[in-house]
Amino acid sequence: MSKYEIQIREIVNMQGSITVLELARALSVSDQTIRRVVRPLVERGEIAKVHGALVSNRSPIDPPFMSRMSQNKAAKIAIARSLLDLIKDGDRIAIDTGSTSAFAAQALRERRYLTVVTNSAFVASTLSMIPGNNVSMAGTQLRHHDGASFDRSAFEIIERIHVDYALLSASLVDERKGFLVHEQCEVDMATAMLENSSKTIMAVDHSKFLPQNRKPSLKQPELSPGDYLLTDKPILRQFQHLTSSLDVVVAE
Amino acid sequence: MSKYEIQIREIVNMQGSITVLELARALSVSDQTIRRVVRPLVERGEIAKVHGALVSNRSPIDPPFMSRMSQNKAAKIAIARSLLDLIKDGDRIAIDTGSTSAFAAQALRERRYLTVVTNSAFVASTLSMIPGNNVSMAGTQLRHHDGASFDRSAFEIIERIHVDYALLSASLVDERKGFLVHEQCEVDMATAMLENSSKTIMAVDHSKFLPQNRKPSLKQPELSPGDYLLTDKPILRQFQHLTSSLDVVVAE
DNA sequence: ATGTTTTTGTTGATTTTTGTTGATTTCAGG
DNA sequence: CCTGAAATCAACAAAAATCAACAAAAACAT
Repeated sequence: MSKYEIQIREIVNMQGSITVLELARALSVSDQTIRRVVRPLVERGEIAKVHGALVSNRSPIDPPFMSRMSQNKAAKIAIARSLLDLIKDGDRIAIDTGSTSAFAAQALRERRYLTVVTNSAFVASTLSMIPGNNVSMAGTQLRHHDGASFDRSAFEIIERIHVDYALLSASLVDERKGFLVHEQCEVDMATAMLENSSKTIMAVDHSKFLPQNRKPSLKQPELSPGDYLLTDKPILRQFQHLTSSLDVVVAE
Repeated sequence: MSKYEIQIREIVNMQGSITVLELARALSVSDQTIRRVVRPLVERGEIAKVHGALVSNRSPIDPPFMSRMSQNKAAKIAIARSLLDLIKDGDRIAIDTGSTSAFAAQALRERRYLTVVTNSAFVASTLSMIPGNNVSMAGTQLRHHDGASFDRSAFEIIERIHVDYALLSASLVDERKGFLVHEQCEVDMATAMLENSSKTIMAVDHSKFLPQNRKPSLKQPELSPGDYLLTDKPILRQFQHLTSSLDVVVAE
C-alpha cells in the first residue's frame, strides 16, 4: 500500500480515465512510480488499466450529461477540489444542478456527516450513499436533460431546510449584468437556496467569463459581501467590480 | 497514551493522509517521536500506516451499496438484459431499490420514452438523463445505505402514478414463505408499486434461492398469475410451487 | 537534592521507494 | 506485414523512510 494510492483512486474515479503520464505529472512523480503503485490496484480490481490509460471501473455517468460534464473537465475538477477547503465534515449544504455541481458532489464524497439538500438526482444519488450523510432530494418530476427537479415540492423542501452553504453556478458571467442563466426556474431555485443558507458559494470556471453562442439572459440573485466565488483563473480586470466584495478563491 | 495522540488522530483523519515528517514539523517534535507514538495507534487499528505516510482508515468510498452491486454481478446483468425483452419503448414502470434494480436501470437506458417512478435516487438519476424519459423520484429523505426513500411523500407519489410494470426484488426466496425482505418499509413500498401497476416483475438471481446468514423475515406481497419472475438459473423443484402460476424467464 | 522512570532527540545501519536508463512490447497506419 | 511512435517493463543507483540503540532531557517520587 503506497501513500499515493488514495489519491490515484480518487483522481481516476473522478475523471473516468487518465493516462499514466498525466497522473505522474499531477502527483509530481515519475511515470514508473505510477505504474508500480497502480499494479496492485489493478490486480485487486479496484481500477482498470488498458494500454495507454487507467480507467475507472465504476459505473459510468450518462452520456448526455457526461458530454456537458466533459467541457472544461480539468477546470471543474480543480474547482471541486478547492471546494474541499471550504466545506468541512458535518457542514450543511444546498447544491444546485449543473455540471460544476456534479463534480462538486463527486469531490464531497470525501466529507462525512454532511447534510445535503439538492434538486439534482445525480447529486442526491452520489452523496446519499456516503455513510453518515443526510441527503434530501428536493422535487419529484425530473427534467430529462439534467435530472433535476423544479416542481413545487422542490421549492417547498429547499425552503424547509436551512443550511450553512448554498453552492450555485451560472452559465455565463456578463461584464455588466453579472451571473446569468438560461431559465427562470433556475433563478428561482438559486434564490430559494441563497435565502435559506448562511453563505453562498458561486462556482464558475473561466470559460463562463468568455462570450458564448447561446446567450443566457436571466440574472442570478445578488450575492452578499463575504460570499465565495470559486473559479480556476484569476479574475480579469473588467470583471473585478463584480467580485470586489466577494471572497475569491482561484483553484489551480 | 501520549499527549500527542489525540492531535495526531485528528490531523490524520482531517487530512486523510500525511507524512511522518510533516506531522513532526506540525507538532514540532522529531520524526522518531511521531513514529513511536503512532505505533500503538496503528496496532490498535485507529489509523493506518504505509511506507511514507500515515493514512486515515475512515473508510474512503466503499459504500455498502456498491459492494452489494458487485455481488453476483454477472447474474444481475443477465437478468437486467432479459428485462429488455419485456420492457418496450414508451412503457411505464415503477422500480424499487436494490442492486438488481440498479442494474436494470442501467440496462433500461437503451429504451426511450419510458415513464419511470422510483424511490431510488440512483435509478432516478440513471434514467432521468435519457432524452424522452419521464422520471419521477418518489420521496425526499434518502437512506444512506442505498440512497432510497421511504417517507410518506414517497408512497404518495407511487400511489399517484399508475404504470404498466412494477419491477420488484427480494432478499431471499424461502421454500415455504416465498419472497422475503428485511424491512417492513420495503414490503410497504413493494405493495404500493404492485397495487398501482398492471403487471409485476419479480427479479431475483439464483443466489437468493440459497440459504443465507442474515435471514430476512418479511413477506413481499402476493404475486398474481401472469406476473413475471426473472432469474438466471432454472427453478429448482422445491421452489416450483411458488412459481407455477408465474411467467418464468430464465436469463443466461 | 537525589535517584528512578519516562520521554525525547541523535546517530548510523537497514529497508523501501523512487528516478533513470535502455530494452521490449503494443498500437495505428501505410 | 512492416514501421515508427508511444507505452511498458526490467534493472540498477540514488534518495528517502524506517528502525534500533544509546544518550540527553524532562517528569516524578522520595
